[in-house]
Amino acid sequence: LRAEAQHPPTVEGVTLASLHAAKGLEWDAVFLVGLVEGTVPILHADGDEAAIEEERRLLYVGVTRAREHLWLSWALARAPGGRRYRRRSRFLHGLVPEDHPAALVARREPAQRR
Amino acid sequence: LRAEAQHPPTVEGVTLASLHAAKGLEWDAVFLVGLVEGTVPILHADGDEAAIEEERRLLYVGVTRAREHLWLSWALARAPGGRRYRRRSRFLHGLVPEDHPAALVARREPAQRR
Amino acid sequence: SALFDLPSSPPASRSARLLDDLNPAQRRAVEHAGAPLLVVAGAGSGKTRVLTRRIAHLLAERDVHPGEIMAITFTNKAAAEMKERVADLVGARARAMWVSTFHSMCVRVMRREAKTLGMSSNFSIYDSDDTRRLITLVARDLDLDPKRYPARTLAIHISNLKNELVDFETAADRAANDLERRVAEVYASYQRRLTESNSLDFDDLIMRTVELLQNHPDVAEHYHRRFRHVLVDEYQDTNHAQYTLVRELVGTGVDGVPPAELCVVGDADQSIYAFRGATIRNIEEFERDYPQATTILLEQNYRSTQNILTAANAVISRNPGRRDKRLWSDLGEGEKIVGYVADNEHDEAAFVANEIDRLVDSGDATNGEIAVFYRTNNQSRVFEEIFIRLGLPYRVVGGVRFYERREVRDALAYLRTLANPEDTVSLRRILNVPKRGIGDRAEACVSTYAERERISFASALRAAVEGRVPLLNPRSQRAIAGFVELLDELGALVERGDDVADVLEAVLDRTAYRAELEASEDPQDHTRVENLNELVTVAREFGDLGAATEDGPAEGTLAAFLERVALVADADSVPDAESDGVVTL
Amino acid sequence: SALFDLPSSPPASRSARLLDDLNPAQRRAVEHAGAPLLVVAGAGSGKTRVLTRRIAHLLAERDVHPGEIMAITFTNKAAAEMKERVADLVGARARAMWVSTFHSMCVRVMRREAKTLGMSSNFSIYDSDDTRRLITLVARDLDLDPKRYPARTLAIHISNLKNELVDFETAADRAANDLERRVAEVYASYQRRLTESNSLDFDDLIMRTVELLQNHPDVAEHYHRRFRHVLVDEYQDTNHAQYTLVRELVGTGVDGVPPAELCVVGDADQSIYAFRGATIRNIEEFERDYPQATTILLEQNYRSTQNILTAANAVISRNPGRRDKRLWSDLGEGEKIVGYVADNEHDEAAFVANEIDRLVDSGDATNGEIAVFYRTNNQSRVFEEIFIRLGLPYRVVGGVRFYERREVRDALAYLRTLANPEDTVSLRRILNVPKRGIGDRAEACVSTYAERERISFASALRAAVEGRVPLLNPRSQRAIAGFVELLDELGALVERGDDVADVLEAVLDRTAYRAELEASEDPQDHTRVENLNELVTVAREFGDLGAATEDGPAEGTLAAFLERVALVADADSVPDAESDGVVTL
DNA sequence: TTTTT
DNA sequence: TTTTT
DNA sequence: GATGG
Repeated sequence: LRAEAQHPPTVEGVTLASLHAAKGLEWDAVFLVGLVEGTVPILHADGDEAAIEEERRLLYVGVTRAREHLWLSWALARAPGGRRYRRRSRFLHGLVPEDHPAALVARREPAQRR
Repeated sequence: LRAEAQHPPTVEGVTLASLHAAKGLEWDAVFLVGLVEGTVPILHADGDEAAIEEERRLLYVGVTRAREHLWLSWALARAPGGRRYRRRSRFLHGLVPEDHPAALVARREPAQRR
Repeated sequence: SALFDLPSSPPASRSARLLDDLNPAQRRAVEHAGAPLLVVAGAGSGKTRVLTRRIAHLLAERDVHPGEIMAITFTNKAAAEMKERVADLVGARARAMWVSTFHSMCVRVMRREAKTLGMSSNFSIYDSDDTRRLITLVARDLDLDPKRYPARTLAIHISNLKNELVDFETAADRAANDLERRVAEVYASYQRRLTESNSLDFDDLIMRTVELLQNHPDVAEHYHRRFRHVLVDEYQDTNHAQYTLVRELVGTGVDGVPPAELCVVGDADQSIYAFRGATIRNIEEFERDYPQATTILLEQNYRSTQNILTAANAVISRNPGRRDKRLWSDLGEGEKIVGYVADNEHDEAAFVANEIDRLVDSGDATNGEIAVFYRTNNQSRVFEEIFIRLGLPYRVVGGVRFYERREVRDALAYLRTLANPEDTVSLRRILNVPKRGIGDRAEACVSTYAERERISFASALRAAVEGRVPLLNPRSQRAIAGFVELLDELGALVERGDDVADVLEAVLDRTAYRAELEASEDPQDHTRVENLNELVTVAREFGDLGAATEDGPAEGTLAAFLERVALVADADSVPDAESDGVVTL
Repeated sequence: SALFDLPSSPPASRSARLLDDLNPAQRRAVEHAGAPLLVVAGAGSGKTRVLTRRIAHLLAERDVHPGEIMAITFTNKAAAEMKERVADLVGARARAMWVSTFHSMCVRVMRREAKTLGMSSNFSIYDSDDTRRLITLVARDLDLDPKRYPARTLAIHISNLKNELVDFETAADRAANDLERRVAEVYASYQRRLTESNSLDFDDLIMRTVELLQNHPDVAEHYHRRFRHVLVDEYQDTNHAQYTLVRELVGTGVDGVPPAELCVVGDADQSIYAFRGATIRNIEEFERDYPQATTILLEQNYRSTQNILTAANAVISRNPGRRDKRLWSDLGEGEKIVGYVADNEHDEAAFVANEIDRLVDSGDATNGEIAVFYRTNNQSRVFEEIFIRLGLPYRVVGGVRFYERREVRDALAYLRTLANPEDTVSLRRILNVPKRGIGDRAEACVSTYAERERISFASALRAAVEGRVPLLNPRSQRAIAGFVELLDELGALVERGDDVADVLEAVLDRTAYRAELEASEDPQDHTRVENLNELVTVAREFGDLGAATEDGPAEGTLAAFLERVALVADADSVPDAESDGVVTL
C-alpha cells in the first residue's frame, strides 16, 4: 500500500537485514556475519534440540539467498582490545574446515598501529 | 579526591573535549573542529551581541590551548551525501582567508566512490 | 507445409508455452491432477513459477473457472506477486480468483458471513498492539500483578492457544498450573471484550473462520462448491489453525461436494517461524494427513552456484530426521565461498566493507545486489557505522514500521472509532489524545459504569455526558462532552460520504493533533507530521484508485481503507529517526 | 672577595631566585605593594607563576605571615596546584594559608560562624541536583504546572537572583511579570525549606557569607584583621555575589582595619561562563571599582608559537570595546596553522584521525599531547566512531561525573541523612531506596503532617511510627518504622565513631542496596556496584589520610568527608556506560 | 532474539 | 548549548 | 487507594 505511494529509492544501497527478513529474497552477493556461538545459534536455543535445528535452518536460509558470492565471517572478540573468547558457530564445523580446499579462510594481520 | 584513588590510565589517549572544558589546559597539538555557523557561534547566540562576543572568546580559548600545532576545520554537510548548506564560522573571516600565505587551506577531493 | 506458414492452434501453443521451460519435476507439479499434492520446493527451485503455471494450466487445460481457485500465501507481497504473474499468463480473468493471504481471505469470509456468527460486518481487526492494550485492560480488571503477568506474555500465551484452536473454556479445563489458569481467565475475559468491541484479532480471523466452517455446514458447503482448487504457499509456515483451515476449505466430501484439489508448496528446511506458532510438522506429515497425497521434490536450483548449494546442503544435512533433499545447479561451480575470522566486530565490518568495495569496483555486483545478514538486528550497528564513514549507501531492513508509528496509529484509531464505535481499544486510545483533560480517573469511572450497566464504553461515554456516570467530576464531564461532540462532527462527515482522506484531514485538524506536533520543538515531532501527511496521501490515492476487490467493503470507503491498512502491516519500514537511514549519494 | 667564597645572605638569594626568571611585567606584579592590583594575564602568560611567586615574595620579603593570606580560585584543581607550588617555594608554612575555592572558603567561614546566623554547623551543602529536587517539591506544593514552570528553569532563575544577591523579598517586590512572580514565590518557599533542612545551596554559600560580613561588623572585622592579603584567580569568572564577597573580605577601613591588599588575576578574553552568572564587567571595571588600582598586563606568552598567537589575536581583536592586548612569543613562528574544509562531518573526522596518525608517526607528538575540541558534546560521536575503528586511543572529557551517578548519590544521601537528619532532600531521596514500601502517598502524608505541625520531615517520620500521622495506612506505617529503625542503627555507628568507610559499608549492606544491584541482570548495575566499591575506597583513604585542614570539621569524620565530597564535584568523569570509552590497546 | 498478519 | 562549586 | 515502572 505504502510502497505504491512511495518513490523508488534514489540510490540503491547495500541491504542490511536479519536472517529472518532475508527469507524469500535473493542477492548476487551475500555476507553472513557474526557466525559465533551464542549468536548463531542464539544463546537462548542452547540445550533445546528443536530450537537448535531451527537455528540451523536459519543459517541455511541465509546461505541459499546468495546467487554467486558468499562470505561467512565471525569475530573472536566484540570490541577492539576485548578478550577474544568467542567460538565460531558449531554450524560451521565441517562446512569451513581450516584446510578444506573449497574454503579459503582468510586471515589478516590486525592493522598496524602504534 | 577520586583522582588520587585511581590508577593512571594505561594508555594515554587523544583528548576529546568541549571548548569550555579546554580552558586552563594546554596541548602540543589542537584540532578545533566543527567551525561552522550555528555551531561556532552556536545558533542560540545569533542576534545577541554579548553572546556572540562570548562565542568568539570561546574560540579564542580554543586557539590558545595549542603549543605547536593547530588545525581549524569545518564541514559543508552533516552526513555523507547530505546537502552542503553549511557556512564556515564568521569567526574565521580574516583569519583563514583562502589566499593568505600563513594559512594553508587544504582541500581534498572527496574519496572515490561509485 | 513449406507453402503455408500455418499458425499453430492457440490452446496447444499456449499450453506448450506453459510447460516447455519447466524441468520434469516442475512439469509434473503443474500437470498433476486429482490427489492432494505436496510440492517440496527447495530454495530457488522455482516455486512461484510452479504455482503460477499450475494455476494457468488449470485455466487453460482443465477448464477450471478462475472463480474456483483459491491461492493462499502468508504475505501481501507474495499474494500480489502471484496475482500479477498469473495475470501475465491468463489476463484479466485472474481477477475472479481469490489470491490472498490467510488473513485477508478469512476477513473476506468473515465479512460475508458475519451475520451467521452474530457479528456486525463492520468489525475492527486488532493487531498485536491493539491486542496487547486490551489485554492490559483486562488483566488490570482481574487484578493481576502486571509484573508477574505482563500483557505481552499473556498475549503470547493466548495467541498460542488460538493457534492451537483451543477456546477459553477448553483452556480453563486444561489449565494445569497457576499461569495457565490465569491465562485462561484473561483469555475468557479478553474474548468477551473483543466481542463487545465488535472486533477480531489476527488469530481470531483464522480460528473463527475454522469455527464457522466447522459449525455451519451450509456455509462450508457453499465454499466447497465454489473453490475447487486450493493452493497454499509456504506450507511449512502454517500453524495448527491454518492447517485445519486448509482442511476445512478442502472438505471431505461428506456434504456431497467432492474435496477440492489441494496443492501445497513449501520447504521444511526453511521453517524458521516456530516462535510465531508455525509447526514444521504440518509439511513433514502431509502424507499422513492426506493419505492419497502425491509428493514432488524440486531439487534443481536456478539461483545459486554449485559451491553455494554444496555449502547449503552441508549445513542443513546435519539436521536429523529430515527428508533428504540435495539442491543442485547447472550454473557451474562458481566462486569459492570465503570464510573470514576477524579479531573483533569492527574488523569484521571493515572486512565486509572492503570486500564490498572490491566487488563493486570489479563490476561483479552493484550495491543493490549485495546483502549483509545477521542474527539479531542490533548487529547492524557496527556495519552502519563503517558504511556511513565510507559513504557506502545502505538500507536497513526492519525497525519501526510505518503503521506501527504512534502518530499513524493514533490517526487510524480515530478512523476506526468512526467506522466501528464499539471498538473500545481505539476509542480509549484516542480518548485523551491529544490531551483534553480526560484522565485515568475519568476513564476508569466511565469504564466501571460501562461494565456495571453492561453497555459499551462508547455508550457509557454518552451516559457520562448526561451526568449519569457516578463519581465523575464536572470538569471531566465537560471534557467528555467536548470529545463526544467532536466524534459526532467527524461521524457526520463519514455519513455524508466524504472521502477517507478528507475525513482523515478533518480528524487531524479538528483534534488539533497535527497542530500540536507542528508547534513542538522536538524534531521527532516534525517527522511525525510528515508521517501523518504521508498517511493522508495514502488515503487520497486509495480513494482515487478504488480497490477492485470482488467482495469486501465497497470500494473507496472508510471500511475498505481500514481493512487494507489492518492487513498490510508489512508496509515499508521507515528509517529509524535516530540513525541516518538510507544514505543518498 | 677573592679569598673567601662568601655565601650570599639567604633572604637576598631566595628573593633573587623568586624574581630572576620572571619577565619585567611579571616581576612588577610580584613586587607590587599597596594599592589594589589587577593582573591582566593573557593566555599562557605565566599567571599561576605570578600568583605563587607573589605569595612566596610576600612571605620572604614583606614579613607577611602565611595565616594572613587568602587565595581564592574557582576549581579545586587550581587551589591544589597553587597550594603545592607555594609549598614548593616556602615549605610547610604554606599550610597556614587559606588557599581554596570560593565555595570551600565560604563553607569554612559559615561553619565557624554558623551560630551567628542561627544555623547548626553541621549543615548540608546542596548541589544543583539536590536543589532541583527541593524546588520540585516546593513547586508541587504551590500547585505549579510543571510543564510551564519546570524545576530546572525555576532553579536557574533563583540561582541568578542569588548570584545578584537578591533575596526573595526583593525578588517579590521587583517581579514584573508572571514568571518573575512565580519564581519569587518559589524562591521564598524554597529558601524556607532550605533553612528548615539546615542546608545551604552552592549559591547560598556565597550569598550568605556576604550577608554575614555585611550584617555582622564584628565578624567582618575579625576576618579583616586576619587576612591582610586577598588574591583572586580567574577574576573574569566572578559573578556579582563573588565580586561583593571579595570587596567585603578586603574591607574599606571603616572598622579601623586598613583594607587588605588585593590582587586579582584574570583575562576578560577568556570569559566564557556568562551562562553561569559570571560577569565580565567585574574585570573590565576593576579600575573603576577600586580607583587606586594598578594594572599590569602580561602579554608575553610562554606556551604557543607566534603563528598560533597571531591567529588568536586575529580572532579576539574583532571583539569591540575590549582592552587591547596582543600576545607575543619568542618561541619562533612555528608550524603553519592548517584550515580544512570537509565535505561532511565524517570526512572531517577522518581528516583529523589521519592528521593525528601522521603527527604521531612523525614523532612530533604523542596521543596524550593531542586534543580535539568542539562546541557541543554530541560532536564527539563522529570522532569516537572513527577513533574506535582505527584503534586510536582517546578519552572523552565530560559526561556523567562520578559524584553525579545515581548510586553514588544514593549512598551519599544516606551518609548526609546520618550527619544532618534535617536534610530533607537527602532523607526523602533514600526514603524508599531501595524500595521498602514507602510510596508517594505515604510520603505525602508525612510531608503534609510535617508542614502542618511545623516540624521537620525527620520528626514527622517518627510521629508516623507512633501512629500520629493521619491517613497513613498500617502497611506504610510498618515500613516507615523499619526505615527509622535502620537509620537509628546506622546512626549508632556514627555516634560510636566508626570510620566513614565502615559506616558506608554498613549502609550498603544493611539497606541491601548493593545486594540488590549485585543480583540484577542489568550490566549497568554491575558498574554501579563497582562505583559504590570505589566510593568505599575513597572513604577508606580519606579516613586513613586525615584531612589536614586548619579549620573545618575534625579530620576523618563523616562531616569532613561529606564536605569534601560536596565541594569536589569535578572529580574525574566516568566514561559513559554506552560508549566504549577509553580504548586500551 | 527472530516478527509473514 | 556550555557546567569551575 | 496505593504502588511500581
